[in-house]
Amino acid sequence: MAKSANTRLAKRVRGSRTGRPVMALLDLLGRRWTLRVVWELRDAPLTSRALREACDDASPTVLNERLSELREAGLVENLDAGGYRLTAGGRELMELVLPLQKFADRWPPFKP
Amino acid sequence: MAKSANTRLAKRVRGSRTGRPVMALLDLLGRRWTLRVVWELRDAPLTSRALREACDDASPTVLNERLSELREAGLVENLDAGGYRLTAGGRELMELVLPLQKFADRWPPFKP
DNA sequence: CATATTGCTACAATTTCAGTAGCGCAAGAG
DNA sequence: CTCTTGCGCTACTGAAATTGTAGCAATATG
Repeated sequence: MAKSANTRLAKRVRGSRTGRPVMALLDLLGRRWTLRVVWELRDAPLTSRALREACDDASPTVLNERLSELREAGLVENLDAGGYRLTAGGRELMELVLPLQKFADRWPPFKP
Repeated sequence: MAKSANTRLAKRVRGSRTGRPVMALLDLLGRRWTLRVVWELRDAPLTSRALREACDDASPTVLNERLSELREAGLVENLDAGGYRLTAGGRELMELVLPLQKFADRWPPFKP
């Protein structure tokens, strides 16, 4: 299953055809709403609609595409009871994303 | 200077109009090639063309736009001698991005 | 002057995204 | 059963972003 996910993912990787894993990740995270989705799922699972609200009412079209990609990458999973949550790997990635908040809060150009 | 950069940046922030700094950052990093540019500048400054090559010959149109945004955000600067490099803040951000490599290398769906 | 390199721009073709509407399904209420 | 509600998800059109290619002006170098 990881293998098929891998195969599919490789086909989707844009901008980087080197096959280096980090490039695939940078490319995935460089698509609109991807980082935001991981961010919004940091605390608890969310239903697709709650997630949409959390993401400033992003269009369901893209959101669903991002969720598919993230599921394919094994970072997000669909709960049987409904809703999405981060997998173990997704949470691992989230731990790397969380520190961005401190950085943003301290970096003057990002302050409101 | 930080103030004008802030003003301009706020206007450019898409998808998030909450004014929360981290959202502005997630949005900036969620544009194509942004993360990649930071990644490619991690070790040494690069000329615009060297950067373009490093980024799988991405179109100069987008690269230039991303570089403008990154300069505006004070994360990248233009060297007098030519070329681009990370600012102090850019390097700080880079430190948060570097661990993604380890994650990608260990996460099966990203392995080639 | 000839040549090469740099940062950067123009422009058409293509891809992606936004915004809105609504489907089919399942669960609960009456 | 019928009605309602909320779920995941899709369709569709117009707008925006990205790609790919070509080339400019400025600067340096021979």
